[in-house]
Amino acid sequence: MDREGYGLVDALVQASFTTMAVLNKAAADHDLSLTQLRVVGILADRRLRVSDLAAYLGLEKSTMSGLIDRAEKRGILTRLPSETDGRAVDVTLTPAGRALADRIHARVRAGLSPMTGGLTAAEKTRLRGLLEKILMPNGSPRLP
Amino acid sequence: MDREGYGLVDALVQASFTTMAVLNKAAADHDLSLTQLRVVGILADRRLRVSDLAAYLGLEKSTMSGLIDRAEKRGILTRLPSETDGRAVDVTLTPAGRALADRIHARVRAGLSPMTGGLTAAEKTRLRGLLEKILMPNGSPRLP
DNA sequence: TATTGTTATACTCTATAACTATA
DNA sequence: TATAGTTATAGAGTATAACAATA
Repeated sequence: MDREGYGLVDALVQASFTTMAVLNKAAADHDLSLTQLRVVGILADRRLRVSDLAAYLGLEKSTMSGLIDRAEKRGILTRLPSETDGRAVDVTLTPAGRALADRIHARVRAGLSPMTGGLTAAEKTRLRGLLEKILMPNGSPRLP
Repeated sequence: MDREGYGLVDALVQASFTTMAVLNKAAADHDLSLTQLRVVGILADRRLRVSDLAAYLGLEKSTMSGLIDRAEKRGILTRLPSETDGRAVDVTLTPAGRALADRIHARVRAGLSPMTGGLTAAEKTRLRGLLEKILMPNGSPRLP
């Protein structure tokens, strides 16, 4: 059987769990859940509608409402009426939210450095290329 | 600045989220959460104490109790008294749980194949090697 | 005394269903 | 009629604190 593919799947799953543990820690350091961390990361350079966020994250709109409620209450983001659709609501980071996004990004890079730091520059380039190749542009949810 | 390392971190995070989405879907197909899926996967070929499971997953013992309660109620696993420590409780999969573990493993492989399938055999080998290299044997929780 | 595990409590995450307002 | 978003409800995941039993 495909012994080679087997080992790859295991390595990919293992590396993903390890990466997620780092992200989780980074989020917890800022009193955020992993999902909140994602929302902040996505909104760092975008303004999106509630339904777009939900679709990209694979969550129900009602779940999104709750997440936004709690983040808004903490001053991380704000709701704005869409300028083109009377039914829609846009979400953007507040200045405080943008500052938080910067801190988180730095924190994630630092947290991941023990993993990536052992690679040579050539290996980093090769790994990045291979990871981008398996990201399958079709099939995953896209941002508008 | 380290422009190269930056792209790698992003690719790693992105690939991890995509992988997690696949695992989540596989778990949902069997009415499991991601954490339950991990528990089943870990116990597939091991018998562990509650506290070892909690430590490896980075969860509190009380959280572990709840997870085990629900899985036990569904007939996936069972609690057994430790043979060496009167305070400890071992956890193992039931035959039904082991069958479930097999189905999940196949399901995960199938779910991930669109990602890994685009690589040549040589690329798979290279990617697996690089992923294993960043798994940093020190720093992550270990199984006993 | 320290460790193992459970229980009680509280909060977040998540989905489903029912609803309002707009397209 | 269909879509965008909210609210109500319920269950799972999670942590903290208090506890019983064993080491």
